[in-house]
Amino acid sequence: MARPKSEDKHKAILAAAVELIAEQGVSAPTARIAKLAGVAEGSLFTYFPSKDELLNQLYLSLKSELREAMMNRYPRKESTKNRLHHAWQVYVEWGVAHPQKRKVMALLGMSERVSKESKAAGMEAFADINALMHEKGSDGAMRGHPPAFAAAIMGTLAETTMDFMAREPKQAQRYSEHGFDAFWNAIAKK
Amino acid sequence: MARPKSEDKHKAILAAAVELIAEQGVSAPTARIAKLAGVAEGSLFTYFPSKDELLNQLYLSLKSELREAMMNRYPRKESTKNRLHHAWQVYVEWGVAHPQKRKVMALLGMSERVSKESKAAGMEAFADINALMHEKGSDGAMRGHPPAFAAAIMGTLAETTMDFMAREPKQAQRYSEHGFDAFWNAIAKK
Amino acid sequence: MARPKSEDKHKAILAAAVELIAEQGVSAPTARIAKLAGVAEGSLFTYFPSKDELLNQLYLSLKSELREAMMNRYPRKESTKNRLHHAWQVYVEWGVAHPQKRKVMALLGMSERVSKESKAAGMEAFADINALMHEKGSDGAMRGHPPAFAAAIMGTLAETTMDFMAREPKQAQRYSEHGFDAFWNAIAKK
Amino acid sequence: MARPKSEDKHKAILAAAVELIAEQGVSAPTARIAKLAGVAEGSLFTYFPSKDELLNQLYLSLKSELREAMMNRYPRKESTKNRLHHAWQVYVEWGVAHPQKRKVMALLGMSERVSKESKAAGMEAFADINALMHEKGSDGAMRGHPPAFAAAIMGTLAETTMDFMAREPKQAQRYSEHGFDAFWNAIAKK
DNA sequence: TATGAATGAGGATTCATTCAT
DNA sequence: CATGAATGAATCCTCATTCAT
Repeated sequence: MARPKSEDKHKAILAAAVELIAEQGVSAPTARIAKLAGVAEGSLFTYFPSKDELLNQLYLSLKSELREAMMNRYPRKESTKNRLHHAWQVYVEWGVAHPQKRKVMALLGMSERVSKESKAAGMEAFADINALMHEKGSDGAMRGHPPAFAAAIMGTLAETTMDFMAREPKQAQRYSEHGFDAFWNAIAKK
Repeated sequence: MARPKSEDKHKAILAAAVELIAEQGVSAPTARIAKLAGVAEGSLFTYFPSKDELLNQLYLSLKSELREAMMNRYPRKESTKNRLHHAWQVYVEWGVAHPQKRKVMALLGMSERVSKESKAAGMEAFADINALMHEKGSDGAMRGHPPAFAAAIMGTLAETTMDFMAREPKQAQRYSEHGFDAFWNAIAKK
Repeated sequence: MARPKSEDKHKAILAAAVELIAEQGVSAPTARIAKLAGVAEGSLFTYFPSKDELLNQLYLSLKSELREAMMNRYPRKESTKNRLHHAWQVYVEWGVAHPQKRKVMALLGMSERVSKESKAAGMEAFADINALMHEKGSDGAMRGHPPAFAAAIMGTLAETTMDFMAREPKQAQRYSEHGFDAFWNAIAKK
Repeated sequence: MARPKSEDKHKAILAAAVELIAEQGVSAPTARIAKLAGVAEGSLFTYFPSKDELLNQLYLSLKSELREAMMNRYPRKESTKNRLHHAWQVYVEWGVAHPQKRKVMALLGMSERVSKESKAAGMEAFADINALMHEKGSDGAMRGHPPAFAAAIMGTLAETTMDFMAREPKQAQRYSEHGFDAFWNAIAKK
């Protein structure tokens, strides 16, 4: 209701931040971010009270964007494996489609400037995946791995898979399959 | 003649860099690193011509330290699985014993200030693991994954495992085993 | 909108630079220049992107200030000698009135930090004098000296004259006359 | 008697200083000068107690080198004009043969780091020329210019002449003649 | 005496943030 | 609310000089 144009500029700043942070790291200057976003140096601070706040919000927005992608058209009635496969597919597609966002998520995930709270909140965005794992554990398909561990494994394997997909785009599809295969075998009961 | 460049100071600077970069990120000031190392601000630059050079050398020294740890007492005559298990064990132990070094390696691995050359050289330090995978592929134990992919999977799974070990030290041993189990199943033929 | 870049501050910085460079040479610190100009250390760099740029702009501004002084009330209809005498007079007056600017011009003229382009542009400011010499050559008054050479001679003789005027202010008028006399005889046909 | 090898190193340092100061200005680092001279960074300070001292000694040594060149084979029995012409010739030749030394002399002559005493001493090196002017004045050939002024005029005109000679080496001889011609007419009675 | 590592003050420049316009 | 000039602490790096070897 307030801030009519604001929404646009807010987004423009986040988008500019993604681009510059992907290129130059977390130390990308606010001035440059503002410029790329098409707003004045000082305006950035009417949308974000400080650079740290910008970084935290950016982190959360990326996490939730990814989460939305994953939960979109999520098949509720399939088998566990198929549902995990769907999630994997979407995750990997999103990551390959948005390499800068992926890089920035990783960068921010390691930065001291993103608070523990933000990191925890970011994790929660993946509560659904976690839940899947729990359910899976309960139906006995998971070889006794703690569910959070299994979820984390999915995360890293997907990331590694994306690295290879990005490096060898022609083999992308193959890597995606190999990756899921590895994941499923890592996690599932024989 | 003249005072020789002290090996101790060189090491002290690298050690101080590890500590501060783990805490504050790559942007930890050279002045603070020097102070923590017990040398004058300017002395840092007699050992490293620039901060970038320091970061690159630090990255390489960590990679090679890890490599040395892994190659130490490496069992050449065991089965593939046992040899991989040994490597896993040592990797994970090293990482848990040196959480700051682990963090810094990850941070530097993502930093634009570490050159591609350094990153490539860092990879080579793991040529032996890679070789293991190749050999494994040839004896048919690996389920068709490209060897470099398998090696990368080992790396990330170990990292994720260490995260959990660090978070829940009491379950450390259990996580290590779960981790290797997951890795082996991810990679090996059924 | 926003505070416009202040012409006053721009000038104040240049003026402060003249003062400090006259006293301490080209190595006068930007911080001290800023302070003397009454602006913050960082503000200097909103007016000049770098110290080199400041030095170059300062050089050009001094050259053009001198040029304007010389071209002011320039008598177009007098004899060649009278017009040269006018230019000489004004040059020498300006130099004696602004000893610091004169010193700084000389200092910058010798500095590697002032680009060849700036030096060339500075020369052009004296194109009019040069033109006079050409014209003079054509009317046969000049004893066969290349015009640029004659113009340069005027420059140095004037400088030397000013040195003596500054050293013995009471004889200033006399030196000025002696100087022009020397110049005219150096250059003119007998 | 002490310092056997010293003499060489002393000279080597001065020579290196000429080269680097010509290229980089008075701020050329002592470390670089030492290196170019083939001595250790610290050794420079056993030959010159400080950089300022080095600069002052360098200034004086250049002045006296030039003076020696000028006084060498000086014709005592010629006419005033011929003797001045000889001095001019030698000066100009020296300057053209040693452009770096010439540049450095000029640079140091303007530097705050060269003391007034050194500058005064440097002037005295030209006492002979000055004396010539005095004598000349007394014999009525000089058009009433104060002798020191006349001597200074000779100095600057020679410098300007050398600039042109350096710029157009093919016309060097011609410029040298033009220059002396201009000087003689500037100074001499008609 | 020669060497070059050690020192730390000083220098140019950057940058998050504030605030006058 | 938008703008971008203003600020000065913080940063990386240089350099004359000292001093251990």
